[in-house]
Amino acid sequence: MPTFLLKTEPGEFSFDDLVAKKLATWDGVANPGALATLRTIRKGDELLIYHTGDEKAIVGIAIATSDPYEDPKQRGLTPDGKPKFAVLDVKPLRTGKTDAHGRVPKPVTLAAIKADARFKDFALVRQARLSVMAVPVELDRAIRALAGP
DNA sequence: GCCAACGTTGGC
DNA sequence: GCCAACGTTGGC
Repeated sequence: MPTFLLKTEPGEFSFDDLVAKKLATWDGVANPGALATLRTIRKGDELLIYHTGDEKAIVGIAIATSDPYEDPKQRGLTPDGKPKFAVLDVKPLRTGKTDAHGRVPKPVTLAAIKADARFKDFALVRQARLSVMAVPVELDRAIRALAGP
């Protein structure tokens, strides 16, 4: 089961907001590359949630509770007439690496990831502006090891 | 606050 | 279809 990384600006929607809501629709993805990756996510895939801005760290784990579907709030079309925007339902996921609400004990910072040679080709490092990306399995393992406990 | 790295838009 | 100008994102 593939893992993905989703970025969010915590001032707009934070992992704590997701914990409070228990279930949320992950919307607002507009970048075509990010949308293309989002459309490959399937129900049951695990999602590493990253806070941009001041935090710059992976702070929690979530799970897709739906396949991607057309954004009901933004029904734009691509030039070839297909829905442009897709969204996804997500909820926090408790794992052996998280607390009861899906938060990781030790947020994995961008600085730590950049300092680790294993991540040198990771999209988080290579493409700062990409907001949805696949996480190769070995990097997923490395991130979860860094996240503790 | 700045700016690099994109992405988008519109005139041609 | 190209590309210059402009806008946006996110790290620094």
